[in-house]
Amino acid sequence: MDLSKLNPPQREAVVTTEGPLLVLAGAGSGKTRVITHRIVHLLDKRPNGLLARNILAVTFTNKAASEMKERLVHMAGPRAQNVLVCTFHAFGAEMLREDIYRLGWPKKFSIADQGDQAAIIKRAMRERRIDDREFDPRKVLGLISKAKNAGKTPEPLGEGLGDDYDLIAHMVYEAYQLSLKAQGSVDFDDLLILPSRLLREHEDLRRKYTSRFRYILVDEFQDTNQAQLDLLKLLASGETRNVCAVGDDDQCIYSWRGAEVRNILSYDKYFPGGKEVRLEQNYRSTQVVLDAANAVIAQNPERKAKQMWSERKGGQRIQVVSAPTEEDEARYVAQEISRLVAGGIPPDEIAVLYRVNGQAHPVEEALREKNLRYEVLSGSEFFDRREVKDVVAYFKLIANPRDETSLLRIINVPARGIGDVTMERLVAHARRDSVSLWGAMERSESYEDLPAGAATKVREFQRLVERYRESYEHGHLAQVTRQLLEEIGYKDDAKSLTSSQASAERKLASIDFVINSLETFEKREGPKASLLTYLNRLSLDTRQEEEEAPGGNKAITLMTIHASKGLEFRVVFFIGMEEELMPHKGMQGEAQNLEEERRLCYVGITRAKEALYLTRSAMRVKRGKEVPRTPSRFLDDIPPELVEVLDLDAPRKGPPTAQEQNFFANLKERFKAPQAGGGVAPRVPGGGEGPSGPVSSPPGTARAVR
DNA sequence: TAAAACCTCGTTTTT
DNA sequence: CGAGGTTTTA
Repeated sequence: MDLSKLNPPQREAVVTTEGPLLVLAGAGSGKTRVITHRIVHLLDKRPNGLLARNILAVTFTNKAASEMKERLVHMAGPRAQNVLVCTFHAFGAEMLREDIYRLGWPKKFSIADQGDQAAIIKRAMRERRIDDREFDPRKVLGLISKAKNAGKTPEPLGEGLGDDYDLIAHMVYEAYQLSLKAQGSVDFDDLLILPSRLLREHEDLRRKYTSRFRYILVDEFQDTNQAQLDLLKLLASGETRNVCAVGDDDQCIYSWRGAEVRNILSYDKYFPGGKEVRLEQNYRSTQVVLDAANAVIAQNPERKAKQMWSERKGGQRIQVVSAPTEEDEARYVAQEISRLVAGGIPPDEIAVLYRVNGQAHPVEEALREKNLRYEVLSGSEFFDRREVKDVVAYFKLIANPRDETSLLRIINVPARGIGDVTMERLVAHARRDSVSLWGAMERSESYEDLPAGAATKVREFQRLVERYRESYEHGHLAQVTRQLLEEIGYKDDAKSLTSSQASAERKLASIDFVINSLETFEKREGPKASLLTYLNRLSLDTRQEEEEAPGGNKAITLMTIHASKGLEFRVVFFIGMEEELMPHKGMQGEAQNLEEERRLCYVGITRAKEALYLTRSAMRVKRGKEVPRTPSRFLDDIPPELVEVLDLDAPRKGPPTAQEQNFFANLKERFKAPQAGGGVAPRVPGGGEGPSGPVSSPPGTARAVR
């Protein structure tokens, strides 16, 4: 492998193989390159007879993991196949799959998603006579999750009870935990906590894992939480402490999910005696983009100061655009994109970024109007659809009969005459006899308070589930599922429950999508495919299967800033640069985390390679009412000489002088501005009515990209 | 028990 | 405005 193509700090990060190493990798500094080179370097050098299987690389998302694996195999050939590349959660799940029985869970455990978790909390609250309308179960869940991640067991949570929510969380914590276990389920936090427990409590396991993983790499270290750090420390507690953490404290954007910037800021405390390398050369963006990003992030007090620089001097100035309304903003973006695409920018080099998913809608509409292909990368929206959840609940119940949450969800879907009353009674029996709900159902006939008809229906349902459990063992997953849905008449039921034709079709499409994804999974996994492995994959990796673009059509990407982490685009539209949106005003009551919002802004800006648009609107319709909007405070941090302002409202009202003055002022500024090398030509206000006919770019910037 | 009318409330961000 | 859930009614 050729190390000469790396810059000196990069090379140092690659060849410093022994002992703890912290790589502070600023945005666009070739972080992924360093990680892959480091792994290949290890494989080449084979210190102490090291094998690929002795290396563990942990990434933040599954997507990042599979991409990294691909790159490794591409660079180092098949010998890289045995390097384990996965997320912390997937790693934990894998550990638990083998040894969770040692902690008292059934071997075939299932993973509870947020919906399941919320349902369990809700149930626990009701049993304690706590009104789940007055107190949001998801908020309670958040507190419990926080406590779990901080390593607190149900007992010590009682200290320093603050408000009602703390009290409720305390009251419900233990019940939640027990209920989860009784159902043979674990939640996402358990995927990190239970493996740590296994390592702590079982000497043989600790030996097994620490001797296997002699070189550990962690990417996106700034977004690790307490539980992940604990697990990492345990994995590195053997003879070797070769932990290489790569990250950027300025890009910590998941503290709402428990990420601790502290992990990276105090790395030396957790892994003493290590080295620290800083990667400060940016290979991605122009200096203009970088200067703007630096100016924004510089306002944050607690950080490891980095001075990012780029060889791409100058660059296209940043377009700061204000529109009268949200629709105008969207139309401007679409108009501008269509112009850029016509000018030769590939659509997949353009991204529209926003703070919250809801902001995508107007843009989608505007893009459709212009017949521009786009793709919305929205997290788990698909798996949140009711039909999908229902079908998945059938899977979960069939794979794990103890899964009470799934059972209660679908016992009467489609309606089969088993109502709430029946189920409540059965739950009561189950609790009293300390058996699972499924077990209580098996005894339905013996309960006095159940009408014979109800008992019959319950038993019938159980036979159905058991029959299919058998079928899934032997048959094709997708095929059996089709049969199951046919038998229970799910599709007809979904259709009849809906009013409009369109939404009925959407529902049927989601169901087909599940079956298709099942089919794809089966094809890929071969004989290893089972309902349980499918479910595990599903809950860990919410990625939708890549849709093959017909005709290799490239699409514009729409996504949240969170989803854009690690990606880069030649042109970025960062929309909604307004107070309360960027920075986002947190949930009422909770104070917003301004530093994190600033980092978010920084991450968004640094996605841009050549051109950056920061757009906002002066008015937004909220709950049917028009609300005036204030420009984001982050805009004020960007030095004016980097910026070109465009007000889409200006041409409409008043004499054109102000706007024209602005125009000429801009023109003058532009001649002074550092000259771009192959930038993207922005459009300049034409004085027409909003986005309309094309206007030729003024001199100085009219240099379209190839 | 199931369908119809009727409120309510408003989504950060995702493994 | 519209989805989601809850209460009311047949």
